Amino acid sequence: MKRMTLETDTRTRILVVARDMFHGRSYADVGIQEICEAARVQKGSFYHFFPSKRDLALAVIDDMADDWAHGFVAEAFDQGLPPLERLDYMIDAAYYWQKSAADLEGRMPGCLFGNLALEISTRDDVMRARLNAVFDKARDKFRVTLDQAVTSGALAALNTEATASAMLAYLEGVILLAKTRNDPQVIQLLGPAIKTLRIEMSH
Amino acid sequence: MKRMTLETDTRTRILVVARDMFHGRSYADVGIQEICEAARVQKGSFYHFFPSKRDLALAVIDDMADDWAHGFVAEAFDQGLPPLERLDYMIDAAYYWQKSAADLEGRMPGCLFGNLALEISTRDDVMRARLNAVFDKARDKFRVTLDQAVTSGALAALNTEATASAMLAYLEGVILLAKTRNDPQVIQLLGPAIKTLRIEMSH
DNA sequence: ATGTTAACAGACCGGTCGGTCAAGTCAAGC
DNA sequence: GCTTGACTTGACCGACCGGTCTGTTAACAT
Repeated sequence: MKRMTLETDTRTRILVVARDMFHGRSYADVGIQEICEAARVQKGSFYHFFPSKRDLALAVIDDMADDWAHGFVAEAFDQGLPPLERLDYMIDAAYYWQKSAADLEGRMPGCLFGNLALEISTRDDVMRARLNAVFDKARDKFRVTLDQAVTSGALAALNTEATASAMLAYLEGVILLAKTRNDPQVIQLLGPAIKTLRIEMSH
Repeated sequence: MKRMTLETDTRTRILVVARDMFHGRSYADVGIQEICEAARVQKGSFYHFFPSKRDLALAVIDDMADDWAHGFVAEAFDQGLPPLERLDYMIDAAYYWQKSAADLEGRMPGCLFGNLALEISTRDDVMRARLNAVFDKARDKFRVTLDQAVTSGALAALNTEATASAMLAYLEGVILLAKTRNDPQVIQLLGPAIKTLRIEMSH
C-alpha cells in the first residue's frame, strides 16, 4: 500500500514545510502555492492529501503537539531531576530553542500554538478547541510536576491545577514578550520566576 | 482648516472601525474593503487618509495605546489605592472588559497588542518595535507600582524592573490562555497570582 | 496483459486582495 | 468670482488567494 519513495514522503514534506512556515510567519500570511513550492509539490498533490488549508493547519498542530510531547517536553518533565529543577530545565530548553531559531532566521518565531491561538481562535472554533487541548496537555505536565514537588515536600501545599495553568500562562507570556522584543534572552531573564508563581488551595 | 462634520470625522470613523475589527479578528483577516464598508467610506477616501493598510495598523496601535493609557490603565494604576491592590484592580478591569466583549461578540478578543505582536512581529520590524514600545510603557506602570510597594514596606525588596516585565508577561499569558479557552473567568482565576511573581535583585 | 487505484501534474476558476487614478464636489481665502 | 486644495467618488488594476478539474503516471492485484 504505502508507496516507497527515496526521498521523504510527500505528505510529510508538506507537513514539515508548512509547520516551519506557519511557525515563522503566520497562518494567513503563508499561501498554499508557497507551501507547494517549498515542498516541491504540485497543487493537485497537495489537495490529494489535505482537503483544505484549514485541515493542513489542524494536521500541523497535531504533528507539532506530538513532536513536542515526545521531544523537549518529555525531556524536560520526565527526568529523574527534582521536580522544581525540571522547570528550570524547561525554561532553558525553551531559551535554546528560540535562540537557535533566532540565530538561523534572524527572528524569534515564538510558540506555534500561542501564535495560532491568538491569530485564529476568534474565527475557528475547531482550531481553537484543538489548541486548547494542546494547552491542557501541557498544563497536565506542569500539574504532575507540581504534585510531585508537593508530596516530596519541596513545595508547600497549593492548588496544583490552577498553579499549573498559571505557569503555562506565564511561559506563553514570556515567550510573547521575548518575541515582541525579538530577544530570546528575555526568556532567560524572566523564565526562572515561573517557580515563584503560587495559587493557594481554595477550601 | 479642519473640516467640521456633523457626524464623526471620517478618519476617526475608519480608525475606530479598524481597531474593533483588528481586535476581534486579526490583521490579515480584515480587508480594506471591509473596513471601508463598515465605516461607510469609499476606498479612495481611505487612501486619502492612510497611505497603506500597514500605516492604518500603526495608527490603530497608537490610538489604542492612547486610549489604554488614559483609560483603564490610568484608572487601575493611578489610584490612591495601596500599590498591591492596584494589581487586583487591574486584573478585575481586564476581566470585566473581556467579559463584556465576550458577551457582546460571543468570543474573547484578547489583547489587541498581544494579538498583533504574535501575528506580525516576525514580518514587520517597525510594527514590532511599536508594539514593543507599548509594552515598555505598560511595564513602566508596573515598575512604578512595585517601587511604591517596596518603599511603603508592603513588599520585600526585589528587582522591580524585571518583576514588572514578568508581571506584564503573566498578564499577557493569562489573556492568551483565556482567549484560547474563550472563557474570561480564566482571568479571574489566574489573575490574582500575578502578585506572587518575584524576581530578586541581582547583586 | 489488464484493470484498478493512489499519487502526482498543472492548467484553470471566480473572487478578493491591497492599491491606483482620473474626475468631481465643496468650502474657505483672496 | 475665481482659485486652491482638502476631501470624496467609484471604476479599475495586476497579483494572488484557496480550491477545482481533467489528465497522466506508476505500482499493485488479478
